[in-house]
Amino acid sequence: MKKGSKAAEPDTNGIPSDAPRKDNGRSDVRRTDARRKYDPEQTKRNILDVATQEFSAMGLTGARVDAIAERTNTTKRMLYYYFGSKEGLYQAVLEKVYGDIRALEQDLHVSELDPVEGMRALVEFTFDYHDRQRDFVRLVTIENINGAKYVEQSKSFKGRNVTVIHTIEDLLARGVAAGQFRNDIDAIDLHLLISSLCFHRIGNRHTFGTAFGRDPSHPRLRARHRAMIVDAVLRFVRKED
Amino acid sequence: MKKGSKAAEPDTNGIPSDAPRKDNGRSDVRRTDARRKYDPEQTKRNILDVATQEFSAMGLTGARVDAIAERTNTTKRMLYYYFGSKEGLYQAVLEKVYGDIRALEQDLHVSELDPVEGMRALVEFTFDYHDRQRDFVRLVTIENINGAKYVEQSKSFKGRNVTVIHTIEDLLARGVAAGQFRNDIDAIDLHLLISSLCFHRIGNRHTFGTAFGRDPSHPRLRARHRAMIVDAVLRFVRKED
Amino acid sequence: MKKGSKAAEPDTNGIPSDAPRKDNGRSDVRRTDARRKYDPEQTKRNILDVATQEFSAMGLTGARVDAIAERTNTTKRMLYYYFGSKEGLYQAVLEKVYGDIRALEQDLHVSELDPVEGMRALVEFTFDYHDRQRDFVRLVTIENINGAKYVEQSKSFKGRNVTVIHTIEDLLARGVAAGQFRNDIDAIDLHLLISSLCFHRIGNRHTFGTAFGRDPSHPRLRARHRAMIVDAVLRFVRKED
Amino acid sequence: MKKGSKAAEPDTNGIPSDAPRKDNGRSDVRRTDARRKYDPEQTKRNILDVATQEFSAMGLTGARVDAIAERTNTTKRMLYYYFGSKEGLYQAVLEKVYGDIRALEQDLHVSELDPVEGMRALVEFTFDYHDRQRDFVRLVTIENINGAKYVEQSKSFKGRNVTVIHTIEDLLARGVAAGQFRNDIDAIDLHLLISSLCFHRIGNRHTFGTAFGRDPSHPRLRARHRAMIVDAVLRFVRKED
DNA sequence: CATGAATGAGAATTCATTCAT
DNA sequence: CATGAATGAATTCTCATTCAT
Repeated sequence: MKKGSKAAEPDTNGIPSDAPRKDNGRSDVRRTDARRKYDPEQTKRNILDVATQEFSAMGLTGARVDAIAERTNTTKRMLYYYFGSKEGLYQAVLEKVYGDIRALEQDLHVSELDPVEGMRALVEFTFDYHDRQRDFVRLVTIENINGAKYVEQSKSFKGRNVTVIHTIEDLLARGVAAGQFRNDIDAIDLHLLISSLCFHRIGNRHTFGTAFGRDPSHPRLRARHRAMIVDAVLRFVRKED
Repeated sequence: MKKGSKAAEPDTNGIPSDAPRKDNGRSDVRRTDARRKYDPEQTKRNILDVATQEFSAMGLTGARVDAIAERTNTTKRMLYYYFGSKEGLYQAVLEKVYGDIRALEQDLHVSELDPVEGMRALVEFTFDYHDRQRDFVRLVTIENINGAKYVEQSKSFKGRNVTVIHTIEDLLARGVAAGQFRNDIDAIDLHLLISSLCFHRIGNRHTFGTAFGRDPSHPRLRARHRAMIVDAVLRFVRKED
Repeated sequence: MKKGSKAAEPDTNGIPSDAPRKDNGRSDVRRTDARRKYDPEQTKRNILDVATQEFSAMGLTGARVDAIAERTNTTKRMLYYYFGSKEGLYQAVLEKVYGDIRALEQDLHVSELDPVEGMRALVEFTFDYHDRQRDFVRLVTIENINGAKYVEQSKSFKGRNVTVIHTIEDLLARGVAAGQFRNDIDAIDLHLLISSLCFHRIGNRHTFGTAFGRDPSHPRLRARHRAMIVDAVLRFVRKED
Repeated sequence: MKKGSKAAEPDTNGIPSDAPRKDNGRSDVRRTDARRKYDPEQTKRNILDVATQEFSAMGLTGARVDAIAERTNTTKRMLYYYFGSKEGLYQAVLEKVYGDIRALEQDLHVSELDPVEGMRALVEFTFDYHDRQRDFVRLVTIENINGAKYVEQSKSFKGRNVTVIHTIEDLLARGVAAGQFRNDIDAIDLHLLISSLCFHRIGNRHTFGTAFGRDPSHPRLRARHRAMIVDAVLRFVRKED
């Protein structure tokens, strides 16, 4: 009767930037140095990589510890050894993934740009990041289904996110000073607005695609949406004369 | 996920507008006539209502059939009798919930309004709907985690969504004709933009709240966000002179 | 996930004499007289017919009361009304089916034939009956899996079967007297031998077919097997000179 | 099938050669070395042994996974660990059981015997095997109720059975050459004939016993039936002068 | 008589986690 | 460190049977 093998159907509908399930270059994972038999760091990273895919594809409850272990170079025991539990592993994945985006935002150096150009750069970066890092988008979505319970427990999480707000505050302040931007905009609200526009088209692309027969994340639409979103944000912040 | 953690911890962190788990007006459900023992419609509706809460709170994999049955007037068996399987029930919930929003959109009669006012009305409706119907937002999110697998199977789903697009097309056309709106906007793209702004602040409120110390769905922010989003959309569509 | 609907695969591998599951001339079942609304006898017969198929195809434990009721003109309630329980229904099916073969054996009138020809006629009848009445063969098989528990309870069963033995005894006696048959053969043993040869090729045709790539019940082999079995029996009973 | 009738009533009505349910020599199973806790081979064998009894006694649908697990040294979980599903276990049982008889047939070395003696030896072996291995007979019967669905899936099954046919072909050829046997006999047909005679008296002994008041598998009849069947086969193959 | 709705007691299967080697 | 084996507590689903209308 073989009911089992639920034939988990992950997300990643053919877009290459999504982590493929079967063999995402597992080969280059053991590169560090000449094939040491026991390399804790490598083992951990390996587990974390596989877990990122599984949690991202299946959600916290949907993910299967066995499925993760199977696609790992090591065994279930190690998974528990390093991360304690399924939830611990999930949390580790979350921290890794959130860490990445904020780190990148730092490298933008928008403070050196003209306010309008800086704003454009920030929006484009945010757009591109979401467009590419679908695991990130999915994990954030999943974590919201969990009521942010796990992110809440993470010490490193809270601090890490303020930097974007500072960046935006700086841009807004300089734009207002230069007479380019309105002076009634709250930085956090603006961040929410930008995030919304960049996140939704990826996060909800499946139902959107089914409902309207058009996958909003399709590469062909990328340039148009990117321009549209930049445009929408700039029209929003710009001072009318 | 400790073994015995039967006590599922749903989402709804204290915000009253989220559907309360225990008794959300169940009282008015058995109104038809005094407590008939055999009332299939009522039984189905009852199951569907409870299931909506459970799936919305826990996700498809996270939801427990037992938990649903327990909070029902009937037994688990009836759930299978009417809906065939956990997934069948989930799908029925999805159809119900999607049906509602589109039905309401019809009642707006924006075609009778001036384009700018019509657009404002549509955005405000969309905002209010998402702000209030958090089960809807959660279920859509969950369904995207599932890759829209279940809405895809629903016949009624696809047809039902075109109406919004027609509404927007009409608004845009009239606005362009009146010299109020730009003429280079695609209706589906605009719908995506509006949805993004209304959906994200609810759907991702938990991680956003944790990250920036401000719950974007908090009632106190509602008016401000509503105005901001209307403003952003109108600035986006309006023709510059 | 729709695990249910086990897609019961009945037996009847394309041989027309096996009762087809979907519509085996159900039409002619309500013939008796001008479509009376309530005809208990007809209802019972209808239930019995459907049940025969289901039990024969699925076995006692494998059969589903729901499946039977569904393919009936009436409802489950009637099934319990007339037959009391699943087991009661099974037993009724068994009695009906056993009744048929013995009745037919009577009509052979082998006592009027020459012993050799009479023996031939008896074997051929037995062969043909098993070859055609596969439901009978299956039900007997099933009942043996049950340890003949239900047949044991049937009053009408025991008496009905002696007649064949009498027929064989008569044939043997006459054959011995005529110097054609050996005189050391037990009638019951001979019946067992004949039954074995006629029953096995039908009852075990599936595993036999799989094991040896040749379905022993295939129409193309029928004539050959019929001749072979008659031959084997006659060689066995015949007196050697 | 009364609700609580948990106490499955197996077949084996008092005949000692049928596998006893409680302890069929389980003692010699854990021989390897003193009660190792971790012995996968033993665990599997143990499960398989118990399952053979349960499936043989109750059929595929009638068997209870819980009942099997209970009489095992392990838990239900291990059953799924090793065999995947109830059906997987059933299939494993089938393969084991079919493997045994063919293996034994090999050991007969009938090719070294005179054709008549070889034929006698083969028939006697077949008789004895069916007479003793009632689990085998029952499982084959059950599998025919299933339409041979599961042996069909077994790779090892098909090849394994040809050997008997080769043995028979060799006997027939040598017998014909020696002027002892007829030359118009098909080996597969002959195998079918022999099987029929040996199988039926065991497989259908219950209904036969009820119908005619004589259990054909009773030890007292064994010698007589054995001789009768050998006789019948030899008369069938022998060349008449 | 007829019928869809309802039900309790199982039955198969799954899952995160721990243990012996 | 590493690994296959083992486990108990759930979890989804099924089934014969009865009840209200």
